[in-house]
Amino acid sequence: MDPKIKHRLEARAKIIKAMAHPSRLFIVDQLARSAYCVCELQEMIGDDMSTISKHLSVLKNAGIIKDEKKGAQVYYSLRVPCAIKFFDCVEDVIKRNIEEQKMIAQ
Amino acid sequence: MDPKIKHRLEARAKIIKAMAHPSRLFIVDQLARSAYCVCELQEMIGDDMSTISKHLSVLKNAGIIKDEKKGAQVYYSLRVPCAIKFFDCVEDVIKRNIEEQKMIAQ
DNA sequence: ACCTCTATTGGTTATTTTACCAATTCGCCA
DNA sequence: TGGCGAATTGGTAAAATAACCAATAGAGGT
Repeated sequence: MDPKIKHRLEARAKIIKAMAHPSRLFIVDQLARSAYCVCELQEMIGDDMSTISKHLSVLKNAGIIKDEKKGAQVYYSLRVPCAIKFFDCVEDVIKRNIEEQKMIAQ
Repeated sequence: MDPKIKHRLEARAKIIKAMAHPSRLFIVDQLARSAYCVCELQEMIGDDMSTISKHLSVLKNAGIIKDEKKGAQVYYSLRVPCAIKFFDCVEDVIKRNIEEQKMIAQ
């Protein structure tokens, strides 16, 4: 494979990979509505705070979210509004999968 | 976290995870244009055929692509047209990341 | 200055993913 | 029916990911 194309694919994969985790999807979904600090997200998700912090760093490193310090807290927000559009398509796939399941079950 | 929400997030993550690999992104991109058999994709990507076959099974298992036997060959095609829309948003993120890189470099 | 609350980082372990090779299955044709 | 090409499956080793705990860093208040 052409190394230039390969490099582009890797860049794309990095961004998609950053979203490819239940907690990180949840975070993106929440940040699409409003900014939250780490401890708020931690309370919603329930995992250890260090785990949440690492998820946030993955998303930030991919350029999907941004952070802003406010005193002791760090508030995160969505950097790219279109990130939510992912969900529309994903839901399409899920719907289709469920429909097909029903078809087979008949 | 509410188990119902958790389950939905896992379902979404599975689909996104299926896309989160350079070769699989390439495959989706190609199949968006036309159907291809495994050996054609293998030639384009260059990895072992068993590797390609496993990538295809991941995508198929997620409901993103479908397969159709034609004699000895198996042709794969996109099952969900919107899968390409992923790329638009991903490209947005990449563009922004590059812009920011330039800003910082100044 | 000290304590506390918030967040990140380092370290460890368990799990998952990936890629290759080898073996097997399946269809086709001589 | 024997062999060939296409594809999948099983096995294995290396690498990446994820979650926790512990330790550290910073800000704010007392």
